[in-house]
Amino acid sequence: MKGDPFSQDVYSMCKRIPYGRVTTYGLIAQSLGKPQSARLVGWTLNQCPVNIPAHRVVNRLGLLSGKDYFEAPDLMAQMLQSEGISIIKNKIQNFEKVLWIPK
DNA sequence: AAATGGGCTACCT
DNA sequence: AAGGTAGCCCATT
Repeated sequence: MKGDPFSQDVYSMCKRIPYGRVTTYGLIAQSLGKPQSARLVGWTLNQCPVNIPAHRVVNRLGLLSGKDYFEAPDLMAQMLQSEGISIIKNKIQNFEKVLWIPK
């Protein structure tokens, strides 16, 4: 858990992701005014407290790049599926449909 | 202090 | 269309 403003922004942004939708690291970075810091967002979320729905954040291809960081290997996928998102082999289906653009 | 590597991306083969 | 390279910014060695 980090306390700097950027991390806080990342956290609050994640909390704003609607149920059943996802977004990407890059978009979050961008919406925070740091388009080059997608990786930072990744790192930050890696460290994120449990109350943040980090499972709703994927890479720009709709791949569950972060699933290895969850308790169980497929926890991330399961959570997403339980929200109505279909996932096949780490890849979100209808990515464009469930993608949420931060604003 | 410098190099390496990551929950990334955008370009360039 | 798929794979390699180069910037990105921080954390860890």
